[in-house]
Amino acid sequence: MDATAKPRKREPRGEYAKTRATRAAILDAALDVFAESGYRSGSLREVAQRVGMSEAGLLHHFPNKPALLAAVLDRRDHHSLEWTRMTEGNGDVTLRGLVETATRNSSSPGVVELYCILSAEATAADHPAHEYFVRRYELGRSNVRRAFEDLERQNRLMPGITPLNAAIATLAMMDGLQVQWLLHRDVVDMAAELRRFFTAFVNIDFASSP
Amino acid sequence: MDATAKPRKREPRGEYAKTRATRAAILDAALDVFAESGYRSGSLREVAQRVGMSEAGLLHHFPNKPALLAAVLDRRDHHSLEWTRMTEGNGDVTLRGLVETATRNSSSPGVVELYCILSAEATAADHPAHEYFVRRYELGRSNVRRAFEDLERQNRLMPGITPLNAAIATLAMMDGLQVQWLLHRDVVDMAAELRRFFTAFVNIDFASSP
DNA sequence: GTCTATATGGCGATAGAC
DNA sequence: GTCTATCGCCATATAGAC
Repeated sequence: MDATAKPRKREPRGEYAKTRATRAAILDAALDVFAESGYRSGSLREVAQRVGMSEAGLLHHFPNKPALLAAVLDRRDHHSLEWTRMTEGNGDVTLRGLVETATRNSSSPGVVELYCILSAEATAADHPAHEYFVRRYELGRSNVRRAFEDLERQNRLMPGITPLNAAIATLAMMDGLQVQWLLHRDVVDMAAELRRFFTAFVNIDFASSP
Repeated sequence: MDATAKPRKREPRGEYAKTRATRAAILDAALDVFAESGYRSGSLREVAQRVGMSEAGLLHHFPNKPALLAAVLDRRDHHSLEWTRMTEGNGDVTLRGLVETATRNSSSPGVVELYCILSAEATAADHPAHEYFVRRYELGRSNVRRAFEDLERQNRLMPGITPLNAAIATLAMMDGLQVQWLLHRDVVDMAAELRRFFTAFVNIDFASSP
């Protein structure tokens, strides 16, 4: 504590906070732009314009385009707890969580578009998000497989279906519903379709919670 | 017959045949390029290079980029009879046909990539292929719905599922399997997963044909 | 930390010769 | 029917002033 009487010395945190806010604004804008045009076609120019700064200013915070994409994906994974909350191995909780995710996605078409375009683009081995999506699907399958294993132990999984098969089908269903929903939002109800899908594969009742 | 001894006069058909062959070569190359990079990122330059001609030469055959894309999609729809063969309204035939389609697709990842990226891109209303995909999914749903209506009449559809729901789920499953298959071809067997999916929803036996 | 200015290159498309 | 040459635009990225 010195003579200036200000409890905070030189407001260093203010500086950092502003930087953090700027970076957050950039990531928001980047998510919007990549969601609308995909990664390859979305431009840094557009991102910079939306956030109200120059391209050079933007590139001070993220050295290049792939780095910006990586930051967008990382933040999304940290923000949404969809997968971590399901790691418990409780089949009912996980499946209900997936339906909840579908419901939540129905109110943010921008994010859905981002993932549809990006996951298709990232199919190419040289795409900067390729490894991200490879890992993401492996993780997703193993989490959902555990859920179905739990239900199988309770004899609630349809005979002739392995937990891995059910997991693959579940992720496929969720992905496929997204494209169809984006094209015809009036016809497709992602959460309802997913619930119906689950009731065909396992003995589960969604009447209670979601 | 004249002094030149050539039975064909002036080879006029040769000219036309060459044009047709050139156009076909362009469409093949365009399919490859769009499949690898999508429509927005795939360039006419790359297409022209693969087919061994200049951009201007290419643009003589197709006036602009959207026209080239439309030609690629049109040809694919004419070549593959997947939908028309299913229009009969016979549920078993249609569902078997879909499994066949999945099997066939497993041997042409290029085409699968084209449709994954393109259908995601074309979600945007201003994409040149938007209307194409809107119509394609409407048509697909109505064809597959008819198939499930046929099975419903025979009491072979799972109770609580409408034919439309089943159709939406079927298209979603096929789409979703494609992305996952492109990322992990060793883990995902599209045709097998689709068969399992059908047996969960309807009373059908795939032991006989495909 | 943000700017202007600029380098460098790919893009779709056109004009006009052959 | 195909070419060369060229236009105008937008992209990513860098250099250096403030």
